[in-house]
Amino acid sequence: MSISAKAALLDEYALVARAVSAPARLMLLEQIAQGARGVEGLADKTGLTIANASQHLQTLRRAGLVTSRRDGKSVIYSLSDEKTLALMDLLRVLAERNLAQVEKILRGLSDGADAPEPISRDALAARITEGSVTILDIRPADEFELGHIPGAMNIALPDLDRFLSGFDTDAEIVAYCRGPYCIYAHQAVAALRKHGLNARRLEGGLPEWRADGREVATV
Amino acid sequence: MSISAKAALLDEYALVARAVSAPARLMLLEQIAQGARGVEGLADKTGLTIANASQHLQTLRRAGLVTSRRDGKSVIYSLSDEKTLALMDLLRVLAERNLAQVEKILRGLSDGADAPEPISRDALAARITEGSVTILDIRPADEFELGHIPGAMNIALPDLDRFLSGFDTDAEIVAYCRGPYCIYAHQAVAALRKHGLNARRLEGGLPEWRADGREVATV
DNA sequence: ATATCATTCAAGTTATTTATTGAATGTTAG
DNA sequence: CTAACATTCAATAAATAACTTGAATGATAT
Repeated sequence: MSISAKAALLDEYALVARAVSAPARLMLLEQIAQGARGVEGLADKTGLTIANASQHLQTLRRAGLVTSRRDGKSVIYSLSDEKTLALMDLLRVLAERNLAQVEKILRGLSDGADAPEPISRDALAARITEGSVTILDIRPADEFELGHIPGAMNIALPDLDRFLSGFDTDAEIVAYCRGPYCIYAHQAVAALRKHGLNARRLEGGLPEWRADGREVATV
Repeated sequence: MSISAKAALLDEYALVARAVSAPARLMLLEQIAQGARGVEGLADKTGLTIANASQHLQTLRRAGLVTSRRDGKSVIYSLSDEKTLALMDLLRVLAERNLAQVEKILRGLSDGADAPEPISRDALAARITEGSVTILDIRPADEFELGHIPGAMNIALPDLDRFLSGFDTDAEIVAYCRGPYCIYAHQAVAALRKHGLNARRLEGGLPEWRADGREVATV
């Protein structure tokens, strides 16, 4: 009993780890963290076929990382709780801390521009009450609609170029996107700074903002 | 660039997750957390062949979870830092929180005896200064020798029966073992309580005690 | 230098996992 | 009840990972 109990425990822990060991499932988790969605929506967003997305989602559900409920004809997936986000973030921290490769990739995104430290969510909240900051949500419009930081302006990355000249050179700009796995904000900040603007990334993205218990706008 | 950068990032995060997705590697990590060891020692402790252990260790090293240094003829592996422990613990928390299976396994270990809440490391440290507690280290002697909580008495699980009658019924007993993945302390507490003794588990094991920066005895 | 020892590498087999395809299930709307 | 739809299941081929065996490397000691 005792040896097999040990093996059974390790299997369960490994099951959770295996659930987050496939890039496709990390993409799905990132999307689900933006807001609950049905299988078809998630498959669209991640570029997976519906059957494949469904299988991956069931792997995530078996590991307890997401839950599903039926809503009419659709099955809606959402994150189980903030511990799922914590796991995703710990993976990122470990990867960035230990793997030179990751830093190289992220540096490549800035493409020559200097990248300042991201601003913390606490600090951004303070700036918002001062009214002294422009917030950019660099995600596709449909994700913005599922929830965004109050007062944020939605500019998807492909549209950013057209708006560059519209910003005040003195304005403090904070850009965010899906969260730690998302590179849109990195790229947006690089573009904004190349244009001489005072832009920084937000630490984390909308899911982390929401997990902090902060207000989220849905209009 | 941007799409492939995203994919490359997710691959790196998945690499870390995949490293902890095999039970054999979780066992190795648990052993390394007891104290740094060479490949042969780790292979012995985990029941893996040397070549197989070596391969797994390299997977862990590639993920940045462990580091290796050469010491004479041996290559000694140790945990990179406390973040590796944090990942292991988060896996456990997620598994226990979400998987009914885990609770069932752990309940089975108590085998009928009621299992009280574990005592925190802070609380144990306080009891130690009061001198009012008997600490049992339920690990094999060689792991005890690599480091243990000061004042702890080493009784490996197979030996416990012979000592049961020796304990004072009034004494407060705290048992610990390798850490969250280890079931020795669970089983020891069950045996002690069945014998009418006032025993509890320590939260976490020696690696967590050490990670807290607390004193560790090596004699 | 040579022998010895611990570890790593390489090749091959078996087992798991992934993505795809098409069918089956279960729900809603008429 | 039937049709339409979203999701899941089942079967397959392709890719990846695990374990074993035996050889190669690299460091130490004679």
